[in-house]
Amino acid sequence: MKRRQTPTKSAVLDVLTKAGKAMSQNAIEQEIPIDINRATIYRVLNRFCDDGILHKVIAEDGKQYFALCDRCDDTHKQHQHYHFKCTVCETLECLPSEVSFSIPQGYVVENVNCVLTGVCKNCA
Amino acid sequence: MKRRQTPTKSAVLDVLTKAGKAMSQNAIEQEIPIDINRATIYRVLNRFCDDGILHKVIAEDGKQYFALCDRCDDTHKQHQHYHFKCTVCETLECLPSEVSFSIPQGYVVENVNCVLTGVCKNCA
DNA sequence: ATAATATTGCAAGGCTGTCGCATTAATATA
DNA sequence: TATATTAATGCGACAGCCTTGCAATATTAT
Ligand SMILES: [Mn+2]
Ligand SMILES: [Mn+2]
Ligand SMILES: [Zn+2]
Ligand SMILES: [Zn+2]
Repeated sequence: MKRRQTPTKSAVLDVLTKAGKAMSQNAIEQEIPIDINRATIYRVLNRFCDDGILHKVIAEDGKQYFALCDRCDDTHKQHQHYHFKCTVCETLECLPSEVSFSIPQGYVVENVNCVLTGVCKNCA
Repeated sequence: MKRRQTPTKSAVLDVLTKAGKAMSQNAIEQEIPIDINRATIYRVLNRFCDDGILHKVIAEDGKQYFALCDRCDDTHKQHQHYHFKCTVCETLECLPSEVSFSIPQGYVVENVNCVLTGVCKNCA
């Protein structure tokens, strides 16, 4: 299943790159100049996640936010860094702070989702 | 707005106490012997959260899970501990591990939501 | 007992995310 | 360049989660 180059892919990636933050499907759709179906955007986003281009974060509103994988290499697949969601500007950004934890013996962690909510620097 | 004692409140609290883990509205409803409306359960749960009886966790499925406040005193209102959601038994439990992070200057954190996903000890 | 009002049930609605299927378009091949 | 292959898309529909307005009910205070 080889990927193909499409206007949708370019548009989505373009929006996320320029934004420099994580965005929801809805927010992405609003920023894209051309009209693209909702389901298609989700499919594109999920494919990017599969390919390691993006990573997905679940915020406290229960919604999915997608962010460009910046410093996520093969050894860092789990994106174990904190995220910050501002309740004022609704922005969700990746923080440099790495997640560290200890779990009881016998537990296997496959994924990490850490989101801090509050007011960001700009909105304070 | 003083709280009143109702069968619904007792039932919900009873289920959560016996379970000893976090549960979703759906799971709670299934465990309650009497028939209670979905909206009512949500209202009861949210009121408990407001009153500091429960705390709410958003898992990677985007759903809300409610857990009894165990070691959450006044100085620990933000429930800054990790949670673990098992993909096999669907259980979401509070971990003893405390969340610690550093955020850029000017940011104000009001809430913390950290969920680790994987396979728990029982299901390994 | 009666009044005040917190709580509930019901119905409805909004929003998010997914899926099947027919159609379109990107890529490989001749 | 023309054709074949099949990945990607649009559309419609759907399920699930959570919330809200409003009338009815039940709890608590007087
Ligand atoms: Mn991130
Ligand atoms: Mn907890
Ligand atoms: Zn902000
Ligand atoms: Zn398990």
